Amino acid sequence: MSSTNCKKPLWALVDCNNFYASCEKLFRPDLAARPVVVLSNNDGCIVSRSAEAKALGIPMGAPEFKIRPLLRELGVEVFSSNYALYGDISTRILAILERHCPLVEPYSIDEAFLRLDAPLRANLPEFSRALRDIILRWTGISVSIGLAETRTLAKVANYVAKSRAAYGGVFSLARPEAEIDAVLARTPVGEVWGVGRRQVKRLHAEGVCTALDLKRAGDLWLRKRLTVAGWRTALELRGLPCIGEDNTPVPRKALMSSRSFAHKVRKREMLAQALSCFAARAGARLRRESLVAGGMAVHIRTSRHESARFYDQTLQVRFPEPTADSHALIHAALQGLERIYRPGFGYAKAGVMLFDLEDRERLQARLLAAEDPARQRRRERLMDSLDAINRRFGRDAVTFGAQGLGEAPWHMRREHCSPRLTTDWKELPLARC
DNA sequence: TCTGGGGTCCTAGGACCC
DNA sequence: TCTGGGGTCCTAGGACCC
Repeated sequence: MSSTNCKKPLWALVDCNNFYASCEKLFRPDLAARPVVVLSNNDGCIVSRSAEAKALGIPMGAPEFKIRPLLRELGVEVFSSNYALYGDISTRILAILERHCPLVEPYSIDEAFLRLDAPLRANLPEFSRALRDIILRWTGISVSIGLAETRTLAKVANYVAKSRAAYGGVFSLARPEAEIDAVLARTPVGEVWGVGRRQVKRLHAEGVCTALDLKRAGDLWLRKRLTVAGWRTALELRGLPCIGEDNTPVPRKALMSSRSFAHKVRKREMLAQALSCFAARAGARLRRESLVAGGMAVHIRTSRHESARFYDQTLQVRFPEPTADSHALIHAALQGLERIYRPGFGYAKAGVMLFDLEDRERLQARLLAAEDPARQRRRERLMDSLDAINRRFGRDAVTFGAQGLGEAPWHMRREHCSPRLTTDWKELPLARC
């Protein structure tokens, strides 16, 4: 690593291999060498595949119902997604990373960037391999680590680390530019972070096929064809950090809660129940993050995949004053529904989005004069008790009447769900010895 | 029958103001 | 009656990420 300038920051991208599928294998040693896939919400399509499933040619993103015969024929184990489990494992891995590196940027449920300064820079390969071993030993999850001077290059390095077993799950692009370029020349442009499927086609038509082509494209062309976003990506490939550099955490701007339904929903009352439920969940998240919302967008739609007439409608409701009160949110959702509901359609999905979020404390200071403070405090205390009960006894232990009770057609399909092995006492695995 | 959810960022275009 | 240019704000739509 003597070739790299130690003054420049160095980034490591730690990425869990086949994360959801790996989590499902953790407590099922019988599945260790078996092909496993995990489905999206509502058992929609494949979002994670174990190495064995990939080797069998199971395609990523395929709708489950279309390849069900193939899955059965190949003996693939199928799981619904179990976010309670994945979220918990993710938290454990993050804790390990934070123990070993002072600057960790969580990026997604299965990825984090680490900024490596001296003295971690001194023994980069050793540090990376040790980190990988510890995570594997302490959690059972195998990760890949890519190292480079920008986050985009670290992503490329990670892609390379995953590509060949010989690299042992670690690959560094902190090396002379000619060597970086040799790697970029072998990297398809579609693998570059920030280049999506839509752009790949256009880029190919213009002769930009590899990451190296993108790096070497002209600035004017990049800005014109790919907007500043694409230009920044190219700069990052040139070793110039410019993505995610302003390290101030960005406050959240919006919050969504929506779901596809297990079965088509025709009745207004059922949609009302579903939307009430989404509004209540969104409210709980608002309160957990000490936020209030200025308005809500209510959304319902039929399926895009049918020849029948497509109906897709969104309505925005602005609150009289910003709130995190579930009563008010449910009321707004139902009001919105009244305006956009049309009978005669089989609805496939609904949801609410809360926008104009702001800090609860800041609002309170402003509002103190405006509203009857006693009434406001009463309402807040009610929500606090509700949240406390649900924290203690599980989500939906106490709900609003508008949310309905029991099984409903709008609940999501989860036919292959594993137990919440690490987050629920009742579902803890038993070991006999 | 059955094809996810939750977000961010960027641009273009219109309205409005000076 | 003539009628430019620049700035800001908002919204819709598209693209991307995992």
